[in-house]
Amino acid sequence: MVAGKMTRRERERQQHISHILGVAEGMFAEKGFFQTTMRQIARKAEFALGTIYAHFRSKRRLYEKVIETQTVGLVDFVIQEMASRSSPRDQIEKFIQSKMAFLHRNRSFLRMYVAELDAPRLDSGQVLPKAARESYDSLLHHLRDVIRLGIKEGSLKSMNPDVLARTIDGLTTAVAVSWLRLRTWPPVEAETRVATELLLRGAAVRPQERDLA
Amino acid sequence: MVAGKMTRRERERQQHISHILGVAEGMFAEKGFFQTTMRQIARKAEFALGTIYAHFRSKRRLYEKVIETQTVGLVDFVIQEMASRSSPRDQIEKFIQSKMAFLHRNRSFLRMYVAELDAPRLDSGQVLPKAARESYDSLLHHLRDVIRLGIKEGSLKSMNPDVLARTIDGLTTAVAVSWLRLRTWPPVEAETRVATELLLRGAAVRPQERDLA
Amino acid sequence: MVAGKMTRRERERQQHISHILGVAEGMFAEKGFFQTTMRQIARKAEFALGTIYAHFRSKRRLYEKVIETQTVGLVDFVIQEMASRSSPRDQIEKFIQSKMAFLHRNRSFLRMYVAELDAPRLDSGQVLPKAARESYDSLLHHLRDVIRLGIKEGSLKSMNPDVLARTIDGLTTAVAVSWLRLRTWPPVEAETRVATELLLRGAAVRPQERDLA
Amino acid sequence: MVAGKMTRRERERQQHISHILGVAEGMFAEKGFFQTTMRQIARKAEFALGTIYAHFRSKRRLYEKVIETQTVGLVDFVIQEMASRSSPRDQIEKFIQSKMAFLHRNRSFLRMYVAELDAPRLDSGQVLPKAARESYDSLLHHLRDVIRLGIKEGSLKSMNPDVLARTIDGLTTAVAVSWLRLRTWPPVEAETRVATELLLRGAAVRPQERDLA
DNA sequence: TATGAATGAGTATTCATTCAT
DNA sequence: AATGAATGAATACTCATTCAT
Repeated sequence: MVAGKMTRRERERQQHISHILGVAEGMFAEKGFFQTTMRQIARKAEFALGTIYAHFRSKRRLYEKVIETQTVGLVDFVIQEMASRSSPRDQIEKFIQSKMAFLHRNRSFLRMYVAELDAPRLDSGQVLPKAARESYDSLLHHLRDVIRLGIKEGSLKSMNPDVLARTIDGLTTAVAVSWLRLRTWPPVEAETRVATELLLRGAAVRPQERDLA
Repeated sequence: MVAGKMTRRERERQQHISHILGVAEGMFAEKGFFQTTMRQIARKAEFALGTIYAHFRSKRRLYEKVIETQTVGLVDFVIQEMASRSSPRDQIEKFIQSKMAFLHRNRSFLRMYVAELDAPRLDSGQVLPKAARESYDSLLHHLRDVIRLGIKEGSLKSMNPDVLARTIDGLTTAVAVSWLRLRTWPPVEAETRVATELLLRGAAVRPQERDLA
Repeated sequence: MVAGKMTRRERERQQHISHILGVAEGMFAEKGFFQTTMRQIARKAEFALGTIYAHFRSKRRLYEKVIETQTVGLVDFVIQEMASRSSPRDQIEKFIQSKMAFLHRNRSFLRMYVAELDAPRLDSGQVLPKAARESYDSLLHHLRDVIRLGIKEGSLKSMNPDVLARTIDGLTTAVAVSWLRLRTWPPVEAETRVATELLLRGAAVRPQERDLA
Repeated sequence: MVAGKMTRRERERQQHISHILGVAEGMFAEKGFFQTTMRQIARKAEFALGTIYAHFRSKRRLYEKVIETQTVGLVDFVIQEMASRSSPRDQIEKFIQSKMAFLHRNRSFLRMYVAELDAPRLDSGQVLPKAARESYDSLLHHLRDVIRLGIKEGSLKSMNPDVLARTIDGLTTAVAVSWLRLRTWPPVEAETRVATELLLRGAAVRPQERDLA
């Protein structure tokens, strides 16, 4: 893993693997798992078919690696961003902001991510790369712990922290997914602001409140 | 269309079509579009392969009919429920409640519905049965109009009604989707309550507020 | 067969059969045997599928009936025309003229006729409706007998009459077939003149001869 | 294309392709396009089904390649044979002789060749491999030019050279086609002699002429 | 006789995967 | 590691034919 210690062979190998992963991500995102063929990936990656198989045991495996890589990237980014704040409410805001920003940037991953919501469609039973799932679950656990803290310190309503975490996560996903249907890619800041506002303060007007927009 | 006027032949024909649609819905929901074969559907429906094709021109067509049928059912149900209330806020609540209730009941449709979020995966370009899409869009327009009214009468914050409608719709979907990952099918009432509370009043505690749960 | 003696039922039956034969001929000629479906024929004939089968045991049978009908028509016409002349050479000319005229008129039959040159393509073994074959063979036998007579009386060169009959028949067919490839349907008279001239007097110029055209 | 420069891989590849073409030719000739299945071809060629498709995009393509290959062979052979003579009449004789000899030798191609006379049956519209058609057309053009020359120098009657070329071509085809119906494969020399005699000098006896056979 | 729904064997084609070089 | 020819199971779809009404 440490580049400096690699032989040239090993270095090139890693480059090739990354290259293939990148190509595969684009194609899977664009056309979905079943409608992307290994041959297409090979052609686009400018490698022979056998070479792809030399690096990834199977199409399924390649797909998993793609998701895994991206998921870890997402989780790392979001956790790091959350760490830049201290109060639970700010951390939650950061969760929303950074997740949405990431998905906004990585349109192709967003596509695959949505596809994976539909777990059972691929193999029977298990949804997705265990590694990816575990990584993402750790993020949700982290969010839940932050929520728990917020409830304890009184800055959040006393709701079931698990449900709330799932809901916050779901809402951000849902908003991002709705982008996929739009003709134009909306500015992420505005969308984030609405989601955050909604989650923390709701859509309803309190007697004493005034316009927001 | 009028049952009384149908010949026996026509009556049976309709029954067979409904039967096949039902079987197909279950299988598509369970295993996804690509991993469901026409032969499997035929076998389970206890018809010959050719018979399925006699009623639905292609696998794709069959799939579309399934979604179309269910989508129209969902839209009709939700609009009818909303009509039972008058104030915008109550109507929004009804939207959330009835949509979630419908998806809670129709687990297999929920699966297909999610799959279809991921538009481009099937055809290139268009997502889904135009009929289904148009039906659903009319529901969203209705919701938007209600929101607009709520804003005008001052019971909702002044946000972009389109964005808000998309977000409310997305949130309910997101919550329902999250069910798919759980081991146990959660009671719909509790889930609905959280979603509604969140959307209308948010997760944050106001100074003067007390515990909710 | 005698219309006057038929019941209405029988009369209608015959009309339906003729109608179907006509439709089938057009379609077989246009698209060939394999690319014409029974359903298409039924649809175009405005009968139900089962009705076609009620009249013709199978697709093959229907096809044979079509060819049979037309072949008999061709043979009857040519023999009758030949009978209008007495000298062998005139009879041969009449054979060429009338056969070419018939094929010129019945473009769709011409197509099927050509297809049938390629005997083995349909069933293994036998080419075509025995009835049609026998009918056509009787025509060729007749032509051969005329040739024999011509040779005996010294107006034709002493060639093998069978080979010559086959060749004359083949030539007329060949010329007709060549029409199929042309953009415009050529006038039958000119074509016939060339074929006749060629067959009887050849393309070569004799010392004493002058231009023909 | 240069055998010496090929890698073993490429060399084998070409051999396999030739082998498949040979097998396919035999089967298409024997049973026709529609009644030959790709599986049969694969089985007979002792390759897996997929391998056939790896070399020929589709059944249609394979069929076209077969005809193309053979047509080019026929054209090359005939043109080369014609070139061995100088006078137009001798060249025409050579055309007849060599074309008939080729078809006599390549019975299976003869079958396919006939089938292709029936243009519209396969595709709608265009008949056959453009390459094959163009190749054959060039042969006919060549023949026409030779005829034109013969007319100019006075050794041929002054007929339309295009029509005459088509007719000569048609006659040779017609004779060859007639073989397909015979029980025994007739000696090519005798058949050729009749055809040539007929075309050049006709069947009719001139006053001063005597027996030929 | 006429109908048309039902049947199921048959077919072209695709594509993940293997393996000898 | 890289190559790409070969494999063959899998799959959507067609269509001649049957048969109950």
